[in-house]
Amino acid sequence: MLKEERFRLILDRLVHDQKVYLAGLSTLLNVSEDTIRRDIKELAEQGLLKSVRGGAVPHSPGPHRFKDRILHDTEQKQIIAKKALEFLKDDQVVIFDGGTSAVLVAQLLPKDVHLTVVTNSFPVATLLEEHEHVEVLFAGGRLLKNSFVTIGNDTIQFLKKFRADICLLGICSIHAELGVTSPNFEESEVKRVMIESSKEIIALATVEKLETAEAYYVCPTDRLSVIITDQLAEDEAFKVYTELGIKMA
Amino acid sequence: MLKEERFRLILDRLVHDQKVYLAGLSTLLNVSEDTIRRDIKELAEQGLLKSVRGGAVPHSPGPHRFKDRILHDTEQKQIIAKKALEFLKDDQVVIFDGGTSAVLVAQLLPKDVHLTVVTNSFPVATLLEEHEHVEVLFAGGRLLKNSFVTIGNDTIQFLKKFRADICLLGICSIHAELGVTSPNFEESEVKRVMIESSKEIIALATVEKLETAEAYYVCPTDRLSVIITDQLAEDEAFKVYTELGIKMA
DNA sequence: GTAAGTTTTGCAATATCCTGCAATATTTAT
DNA sequence: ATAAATATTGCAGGATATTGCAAAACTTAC
Repeated sequence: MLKEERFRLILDRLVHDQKVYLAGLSTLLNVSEDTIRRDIKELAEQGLLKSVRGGAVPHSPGPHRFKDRILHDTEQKQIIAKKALEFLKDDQVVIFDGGTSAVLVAQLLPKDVHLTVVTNSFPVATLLEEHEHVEVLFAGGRLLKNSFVTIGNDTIQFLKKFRADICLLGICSIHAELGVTSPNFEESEVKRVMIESSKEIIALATVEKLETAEAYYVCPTDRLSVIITDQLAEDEAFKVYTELGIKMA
Repeated sequence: MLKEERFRLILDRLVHDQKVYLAGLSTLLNVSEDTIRRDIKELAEQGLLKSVRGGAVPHSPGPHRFKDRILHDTEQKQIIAKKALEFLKDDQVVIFDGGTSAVLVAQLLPKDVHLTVVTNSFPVATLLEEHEHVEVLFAGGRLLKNSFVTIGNDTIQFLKKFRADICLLGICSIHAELGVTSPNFEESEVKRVMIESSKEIIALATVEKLETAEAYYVCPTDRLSVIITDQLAEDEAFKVYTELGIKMA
């Protein structure tokens, strides 16, 4: 069997299944795992797939690269994202935060809305690239490893230029008294500027984020206009926020 | 048996089976494997198939929609990208242009190099995101539809801050007298700033780009340090550039 | 931490490829 | 038609590539 036959089969399975395992290919093709491993390495060098531990996954630049991480997003966040869409009106200027929640909103955004989107998130930008009526303004800066967002002074200076209608803010922790907090200093700084640059703040938070706190302060709770969660129970926690004048959705 | 008969049969089997083996053809046609090998070599030179170890496969495989439509992922550009890698040394500051050629370089970049990369290209940034020792500085700005790069004043102002060692510049057109040109005004402006901000310019251009011109001027030809092409024929065009003090690779 | 699984590296066995050469077939020039 | 030039073919060898194995280094999950 030619090496190229193996290549083709590997790539075909990859297109079909979105993943391949070393062990499976080894038995299927009757060669050692080492050989498959070397094949995958070679294909990866050509940029035709991405080698990962135990196998390989498709690898093409553009939006598809983010599919993996979006996949293990929960139903909760889907619910939140759908609710968030209702707050976006045509011709608004919207700041998209870099978190996964905001990415989901970008993913679900209908193709026909007219928006100006400001973001520091690569997934958001690439997802919106093909929306004909969405102008994307991307905040440059230093690329933060493992999170596909830019941070740093350049990012902040860029964001300061805007006066957006809405900011979609992914929330790590929120507490009625301690306010919104984040576990990463530089991200917290960026979030703070996003908030300063927006009239209304839409917070996206799964219920377990409510009434928790992290190390770095972002903004007081009453700066938020709306908190969108996946459940709408009428429990104590909700009353606290409602009394602060925040709309729960 | 005529050589041409063998050729026909080899190509027929190739269309039918998507592969041929040296051994199989040898017994089938009653000639030595060496003869088949030479036949295949000759057919490969005519571009009618691709010679591989142990046999041959079709030159442009049928159901291989895997090749990106974003990247015109031709062998030419692969060759160019590989050559370009040799110019990148550890601890340099490198500006990556947004074109497909530069993306391929990013794709092929080994994981262990230490670099600071400045770019306005989303694919370049996301590809390098997982390189542990590559710091990515992304130029913000307006996202240009259908090309995954940022453009505009913000992009330009960001790029102006740097004094890079090298700029990897994808070339649309180059002409010894008319210089480097581009078909898109805003992209040409960005390229111009990238050049201003770099000491050495490495131009990435397939041979058919040589001695052609487009509407928007980027820089004079002798501003380039190296032109990397997929072929290194010693023809007239090359001499022109060499006489300008440009290294051809 | 440990243990299980995975990747990397070096190595040896095998297969394939390239080169030069000699024998034969084919073409060309006279 | 004949000799010389050219092309084709098979073969021997040394060079190169591929493959599987095993030990060591590394990851991951618990």
